Amino acid sequence: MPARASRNTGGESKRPTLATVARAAAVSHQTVSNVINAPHLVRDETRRRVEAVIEETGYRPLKAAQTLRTRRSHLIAVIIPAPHPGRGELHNAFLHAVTKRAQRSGYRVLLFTGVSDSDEIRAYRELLDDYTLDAFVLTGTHAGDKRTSWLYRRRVPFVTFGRPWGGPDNHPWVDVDGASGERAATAHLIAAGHRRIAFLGWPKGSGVGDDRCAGWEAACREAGLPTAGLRMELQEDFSEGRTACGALMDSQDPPTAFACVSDTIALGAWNEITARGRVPGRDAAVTGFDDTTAAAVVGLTSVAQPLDEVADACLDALESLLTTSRNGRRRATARRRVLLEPRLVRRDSA
Amino acid sequence: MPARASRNTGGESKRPTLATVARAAAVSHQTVSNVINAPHLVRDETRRRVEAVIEETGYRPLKAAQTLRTRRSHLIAVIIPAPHPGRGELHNAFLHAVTKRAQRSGYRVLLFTGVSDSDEIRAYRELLDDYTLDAFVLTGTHAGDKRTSWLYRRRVPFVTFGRPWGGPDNHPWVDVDGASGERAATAHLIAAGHRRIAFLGWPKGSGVGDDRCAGWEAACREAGLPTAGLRMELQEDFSEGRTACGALMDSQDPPTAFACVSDTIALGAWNEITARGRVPGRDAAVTGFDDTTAAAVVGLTSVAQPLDEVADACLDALESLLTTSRNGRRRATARRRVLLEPRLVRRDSA
DNA sequence: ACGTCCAAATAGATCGTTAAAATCATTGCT
DNA sequence: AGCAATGATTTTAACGATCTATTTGGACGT
Repeated sequence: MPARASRNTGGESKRPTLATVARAAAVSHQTVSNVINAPHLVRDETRRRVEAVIEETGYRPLKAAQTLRTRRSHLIAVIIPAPHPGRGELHNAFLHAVTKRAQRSGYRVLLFTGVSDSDEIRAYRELLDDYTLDAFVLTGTHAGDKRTSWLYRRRVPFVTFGRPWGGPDNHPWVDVDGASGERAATAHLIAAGHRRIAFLGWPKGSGVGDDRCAGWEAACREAGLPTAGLRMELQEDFSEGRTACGALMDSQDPPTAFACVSDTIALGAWNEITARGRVPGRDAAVTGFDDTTAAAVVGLTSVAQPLDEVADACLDALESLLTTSRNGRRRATARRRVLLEPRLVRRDSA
Repeated sequence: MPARASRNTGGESKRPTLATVARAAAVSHQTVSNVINAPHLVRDETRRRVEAVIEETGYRPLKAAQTLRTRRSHLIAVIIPAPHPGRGELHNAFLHAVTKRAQRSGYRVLLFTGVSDSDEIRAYRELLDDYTLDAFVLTGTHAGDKRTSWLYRRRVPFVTFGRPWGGPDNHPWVDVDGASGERAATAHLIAAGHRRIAFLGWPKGSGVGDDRCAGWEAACREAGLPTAGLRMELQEDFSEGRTACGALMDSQDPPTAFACVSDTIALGAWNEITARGRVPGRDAAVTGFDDTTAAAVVGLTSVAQPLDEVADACLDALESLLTTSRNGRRRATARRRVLLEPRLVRRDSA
């Protein structure tokens, strides 16, 4: 009858829990919890005693239990887009920067894929429902983006790498000033003496593409240079860049420089120039955008995006959203709209 | 006094739980659980009724609660290495492939960073302790890898993209046959008529590098071609490739072809050849490894790794580890050692 | 009629944490 | 002394699943 109740004695090597620590420190488990989450509620002496036991046992709270109770997982979802030639590198660097910065704030990055907006939204729902995700980082925003409105409607904390581009500006975003970057690149070409500068861009209607184009246009206008008939609309494709460059060089009043909307297209132009036995930078100048390894390899002048800063700003914004939505203490409200300056990397091609 | 106890009536829009579903289907919560996890225990009619309610309410089990109880998070950790020129693209593609494949099996990918083996191990511990991670995918295995032994000792399920390279072969791994790839590239050079083929490789001692070198050596030996004095040991760096290529071309018995251990080095060689006014592929041949965008852009023949297959094999292995460790039903044991064939992508440079 | 066996379903305990309420001790004030 | 206000700590209840019994109700054999 005196059924000596389960006494968990002996050298137990199991994971320490709040209860374990509490027993060892001769306090209640809640006091231990308070030491961690609300130290001001605990007497100094007690706190020190508990902290010592925590240190000694190596106790760490179990995320699953915390999440169940608090509805916060300390997980942030970031999409990993399908590999596209020339873009993988950029995204990898961004992911790394985000992961590193998130880690510093006690968050982890969860990856997911999705081929379309609606596909991605399906993923959001699953991630929110199943994994209790805290926030999202979106990339590749575009006009009429269904994802941002969906998330906004559900009051899900999120930030985008990319401006709303005409959509409602009701969420924090971080972006790189493409116009400024392209303007710098164009100004660099002008300073090198070029007077007829083509812009190899994407079809009108893409926010990013039009923005960069505007930079080229502004630089030319300010210097009193022509732009008419010098803007080409191409797909993001190496051979399109090459063809367009060739066509322009064969025209009757050929440009001497090519400011390009991306490295991929710029490399196409670079290749065409080289194939004609000309030397990029001496006979014809080219600039790209994104500062990829390929650009570095062939010596292509390009505009580099400050990805570490972008990641930092993204997580600043998220932290701000996440902390203010629960308690009102930390009101270190981060800027909701961040536009960062890119950097021109000069190489042989211009 | 008859305090009509909390009756959660009315249009409650809260997340459905097991209890909600159970009430609606007029069964116990455990029966609902059984419908999901052990349908054979439930009578057909009951099962259908419960399934209907699940469908209707959109019920989905909460991961945090499952994890707390079962000690499985359905989370797989993959490292994201610090961006290194020329490697980011490869890793991005791998990450994407892993994420996609994991999603199909009900798993999610968690990212983490770490600059050294010991740093990474610290991260393992945190991830395991805090987030109850199910498994790890490691990349960049090397001789004397502390990470694999640490994980093995703790019986943590993991798979590596990369062979143990001399370390204990006690864990599942997936790799691409570098020797075979380099042999194919070299054979291609030989078929094109080259009789003196240099190998621009990494310093001896790296498993991956030596493996690829062995492929070049074998191909040369079989064709009766010389290798003595033709192997260079370089750092993974563009300019090193360029310098080495130039030095060899200036030697008294210069090679006509350069089989390179990586695209980065190959692009260096390619650049040196171009800079001398020669045309790669016509005057001197070059091959690389990894089929990066940069290689595609300049027309560099390269060896492509089948990353989708690698990811698939990695997750097959993990699934096998994760299912057999709990229940013995699914014994569809995946191969523990998978060596995949790379593919030679022929372009202008060779 | 009675016990046995099996399938189907249920009840209750449990995982580790935090939130809210209750207890206990101390201090301050009139 | 009495009694409120404050502080420190403990107790009790969730959170939403799964796991481990235990109960229920037929079918069956003797």
